[in-house]
Amino acid sequence: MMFKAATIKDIAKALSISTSTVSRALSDSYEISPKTKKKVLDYARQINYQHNPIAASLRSRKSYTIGIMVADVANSFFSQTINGIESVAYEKGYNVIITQSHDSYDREVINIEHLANRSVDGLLISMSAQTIDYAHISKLHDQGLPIVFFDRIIDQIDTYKVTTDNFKAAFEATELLINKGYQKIAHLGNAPQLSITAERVNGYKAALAKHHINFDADIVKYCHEGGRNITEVEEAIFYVMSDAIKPDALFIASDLISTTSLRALNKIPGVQQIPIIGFSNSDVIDLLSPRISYVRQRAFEMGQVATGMLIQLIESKYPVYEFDTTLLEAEIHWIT
Amino acid sequence: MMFKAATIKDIAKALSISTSTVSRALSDSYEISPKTKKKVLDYARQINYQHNPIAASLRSRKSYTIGIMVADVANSFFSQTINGIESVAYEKGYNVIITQSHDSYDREVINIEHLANRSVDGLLISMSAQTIDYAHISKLHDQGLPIVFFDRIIDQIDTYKVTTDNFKAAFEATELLINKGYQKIAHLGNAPQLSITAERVNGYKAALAKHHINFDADIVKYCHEGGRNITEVEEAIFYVMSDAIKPDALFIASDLISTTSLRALNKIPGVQQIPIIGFSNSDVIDLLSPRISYVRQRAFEMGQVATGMLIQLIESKYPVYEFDTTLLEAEIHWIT
DNA sequence: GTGAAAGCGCTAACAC
DNA sequence: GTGTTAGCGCTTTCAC
Repeated sequence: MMFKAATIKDIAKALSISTSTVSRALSDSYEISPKTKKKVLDYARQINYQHNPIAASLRSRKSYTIGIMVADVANSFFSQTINGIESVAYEKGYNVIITQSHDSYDREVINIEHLANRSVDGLLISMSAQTIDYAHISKLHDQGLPIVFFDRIIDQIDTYKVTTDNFKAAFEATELLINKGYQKIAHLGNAPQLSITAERVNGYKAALAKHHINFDADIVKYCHEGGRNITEVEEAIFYVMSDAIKPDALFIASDLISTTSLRALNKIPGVQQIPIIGFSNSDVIDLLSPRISYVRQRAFEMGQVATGMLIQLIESKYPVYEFDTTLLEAEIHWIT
Repeated sequence: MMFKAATIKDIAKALSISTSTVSRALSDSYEISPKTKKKVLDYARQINYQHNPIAASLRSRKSYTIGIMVADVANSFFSQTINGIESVAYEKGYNVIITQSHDSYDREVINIEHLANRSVDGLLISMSAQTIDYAHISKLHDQGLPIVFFDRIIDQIDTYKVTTDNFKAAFEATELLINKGYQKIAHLGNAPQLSITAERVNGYKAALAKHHINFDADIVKYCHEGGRNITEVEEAIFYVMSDAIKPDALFIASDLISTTSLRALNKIPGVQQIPIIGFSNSDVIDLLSPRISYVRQRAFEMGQVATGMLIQLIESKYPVYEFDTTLLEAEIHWIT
């Protein structure tokens, strides 16, 4: 079944030179004379020599591969981030391996361990909604594996981080609703343990405070499974939209929760047309019914920035101890 | 920067046994006594030994990794397929590496080469819309690399394939429209070089023929960039919806083309509410406006089936020469 | 049931 | 500018 691929040994033998010369010629080393390089390159092409990065990385401890860990590639936000990651990774000669946690802690641990074992040079991580213990990441970080967090970041590990200015985005979204004349604004948050959840709630609270509106804990609901659990979202919506509460606007903290909410709202007779602002990077947001205003994150750019930082870490000759967290502005689209 | 991970050598030295014994104990070989196994396993856990699959695969020529090549993970159909792939891959001890062609031939070639170089044990491929030359795949196939095609398959390479029964699905979708009383049904197809495009057009034609409706080439438009090029889709829609043509129903062959078409239709004053059936695996299809009927493929299952076949190929002791193509039924959802 | 030894394909000191 | 040598960490005959 298995074929026998050509190796540098074959080239060395055929050309009566050493394997190290071949290796150096192939990597375009300055030590090798142009004619030797040409000879090697030509013969390599002729016998269809394929570089074996597995062997190379075993020896050089460098794989030119970046591991990505996201909740779900089906999520528009993440797929856009991934495209941003790929764009700078490929440009700098790195390849990427994508894995999904599906917001499961166990899956996150398995995937991260697998990525580390497959000797990625660095990790780009957006935390799963379920994760509250970070030992699996700390361990690798302590061992010196370069890691950059994006989107769902954590305080507990000191490294570069990139995320949206969620506080500001939530603040502005809420204030926009207030300025439009809405006072009783219900909020549906993501899983409470996520960084983005707290930041968004805080932005929401701050906007209320600025406009002297009392914060009412009763109209803030968290979806512990981040919208994956339809029942959870429906219950939140049905509760909030009940006669006893009746907010005059909705601020929703995630894509999945937004769409599930729309579906729930469509089920309630006579309750349509409540103004909604939701975080969303969906590319069909403009086609949804009921219409919904949205906060759009710069996902592609987030991927680019994170990858730039990671590669900088990977290629740094000296250990880095000073890190910062980049905040990206979100755009708010008001749909009437 | 780099840490020094524990190796089987460390274990062997500490326990005063040979590395081969450690290796065998770790892989639970029948040759090793239970107590030796226990000793090794315990010590390995104690020093946090991490298996190094890179080294293992260099030696054993087996990586337990499957490479996936899809057009775009942001596409619901593909992300669902990927989830299906992962579900059986993980269950059988394989890991997956996902890459995207973005429907670019060049990207497809680069990615497939990279996957092959990283010694994946096999490849799961859905062709890019742009590809018409298959040499990059044939080469690997000829070398004995197990490959299974799914969704967008090709005739030119003889191996296992899984796809939707696109002919039947298109036939039924078209016939449904006919049975509802629509006669002039325009069709928007995907890129012409894709297998799925021809199959769907043929199903469409067959349904027309069965009901004695003349096939009119003028109301069939192909989107060569599969909906990525908005202008292309808009032009097709505007052309088809012009007064000169005015079909009474639309049959659209892909998700992306469907949503872009909806957007284009929304731009045309007074032309709403033309019945549409589109291929779509979007999970917000029910929230779109205008409403749209849809053909849903069994994406998750397609991933599962393809992966099962691939692993069977990978683990086969003898070369396989007999292949078949599995056709999965699609479901049609009529939305009034 | 366990060990010795070879080697997967490559890179990187260190020679010269 | 090129060769020699020694592994990277693991598996796998072949011994015993």
